[in-house]
This record gives sequence, C-alpha cells and structure tokens, in this order.
Amino acid sequence: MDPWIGSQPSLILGLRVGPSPPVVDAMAKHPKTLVEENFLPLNKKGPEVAALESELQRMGEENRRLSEALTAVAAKYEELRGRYAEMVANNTNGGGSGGTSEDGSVSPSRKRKSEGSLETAPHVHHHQLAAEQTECTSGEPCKRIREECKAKVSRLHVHADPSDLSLVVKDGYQWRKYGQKVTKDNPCPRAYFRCSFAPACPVKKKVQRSAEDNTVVVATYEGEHNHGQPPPPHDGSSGVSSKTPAKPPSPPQQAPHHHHVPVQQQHPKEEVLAGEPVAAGAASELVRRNLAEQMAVTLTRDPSFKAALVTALSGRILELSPTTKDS
DNA sequence: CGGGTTTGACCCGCGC
DNA sequence: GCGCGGGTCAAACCCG
Repeated sequence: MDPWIGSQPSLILGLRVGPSPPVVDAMAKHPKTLVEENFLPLNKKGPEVAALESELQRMGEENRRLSEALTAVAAKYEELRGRYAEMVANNTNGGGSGGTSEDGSVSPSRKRKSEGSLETAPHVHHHQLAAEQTECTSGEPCKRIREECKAKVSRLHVHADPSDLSLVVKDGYQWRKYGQKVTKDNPCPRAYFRCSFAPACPVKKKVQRSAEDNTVVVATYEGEHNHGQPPPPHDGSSGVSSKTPAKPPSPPQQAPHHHHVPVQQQHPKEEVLAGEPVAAGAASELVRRNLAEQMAVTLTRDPSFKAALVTALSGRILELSPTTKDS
C-alpha cells in the first residue's frame, strides 16, 4: 500500500537535513542550533562555515517547501479518495466481483492474457478505479487507460549511481527477479520483479534506468501488496531483493532521494519533482546532493541509527495503519 | 540443498 | 496474416 504510506503526512519521520522545520514536533525539541553552535566551535567559524550555514539554511527552506508539497499531495489524495468513496456509494452493486477469491487460482499453464486483463480485476483497487473514472468520463474508447487499470500503478524515482548496474530499489519489500528485458526505447535493460514475501501477493515491479538520466532508476509498481510490510532483516540490509548477486558493497546511493509518484496523480510539475527538484543553481544543487548522500552514508552505516529507524518506522506504521485493509 | 538470478525461448497483443 | 516488442516462463546456473 505504497500510496497510503506516501499519503500519510504524519508518516514524516522528521528525518531532515539541515535545520529542523517547524512541522516536526519531535525534532523541534532539539534546538536548531545543534549543528551551528554545538558541533563547531565558535572560534573556528570562518567563511566556509558561513557558507555551509547558509547552505544549510537553504536546505532547510527547501525541505520545508517539499514538506508543504507533500502535504498538499496528501490532501489531494484524500480528497480524491473521498470523491471515489462517494462514487462507489452511488454506483454500488455494479461490480459484483465475486467475493474474496484472493489467490485467483491461476492455472499453472500459460494462459497469459486470458487471465491478464480481466481476471485480475478482483485485485483492482479503488484508487486506480478512481483514476479510471476521472479519465474515462468523456466516454471515448480508452484502451490505453484500460491497460493501466489492470492493476494499480505507481512509480518510484530513485537516484542511483550509474556505475551500479544492479537494478535494486530499496522499498522495504522482498522482491524476486523473474526476468530481464532490453526494451526498444531504452538501452538499459528492464528488470521484472515479483513480491517474494507472500507467494500470493500480486504485486509486480519493473525497474529500469531512465533513458534520459541514467542516474535515475524508475521503479514501476503494479498492484498492491496483500500483506504487511515485511520486517527488516537483522543485518539491516533493509530486506530488498534479499540476494543481490556479486554486487559490490556500494554506498547506499539509493537511499537519499525517494520520490514516490502515484501515476494517476502525475502532473508535469510533479514530473520535475520526480526527477530532482530544480533549485537555484546547479552547483549548489550538486553540493546539496553530495552533502545529503554523505549524510545518508554516514547514517546508514551506523547500526544504532538503523535500529532506531526501524523501531520508529515499524511503530509508526503500526500506529497509523488503517483499521481496514483498504479503505 | 534450497532459494534466488540469469537468460534464451515462448506467448500474445497490437500495429501495419 | 505477419512481424515486432513487451512480458513471462523455466531450465540452468550460482551461492551461502
């Protein structure tokens, strides 16, 4: 239920770079001068420190902006969901959808498309139907939209080192790769994953480097997990694609920037956001990114930080998870 | 030995 | 009808 997670403003964990924005109450306990005054002795403040401080300031502001944007997106999502609930209330008894045939009992033989477009309908979830309705109201034949409606689709844009050839996107779930293909419009191969945490989980994931910017890996999720988030493994490797073969112990390039973009909410503006927020200058952008990556590396190497993060995350998710599986 | 990855073959929808 | 291309399968392989 990724969009749900993404849509919970209160899931913001207060992991911020730079001075803590006013949104975060827990972090607000700590004075924002932690870095400025405690970390560095006053007498060593020079032009570099001043530059860094201003940099931090800017980062803080940008973080605040992003938080606001996220809140706005979450509000939009809630609004759409509410509207869909209304629509469903008006349109009830239409679907039928024969109950809880959860596993779908896919026949072992290759019956691909006969089951593909329609029999996955029981897994079709409300959010995506809302998208369908908003786009099909014109009544025109919407073949492509129907395709997209087969399963709920969302995209995750992740920064990754171009030298890292593994198409691993850390999203907290366990994935099993079942195929790889070179597509026509992109020289980079596309990898196909299935959720391996629950055998009956219908979720699939496609991971491919962006053709335009090979530092960006685009993960496309189809469907929703019919199980909870798997607990992270003890070694802290965040339990993704549990075996990552012959992958050098590269730094966690993918951790710093995750932009989860539900497809049906994609606006051109958000596309920009998904790539990387365009800020004042490219140079400062680079500085910021490097700084963020370094911090991420430092933090993720700290076992106690990992433990604390895991505790916070799981507690938060449990605390906030809706009572119904899918509302 | 079990589970995951690799990779060539196959299936099927779609455009021409 | 045919070819192309995306998605999936499954045997072989790899690794702990």
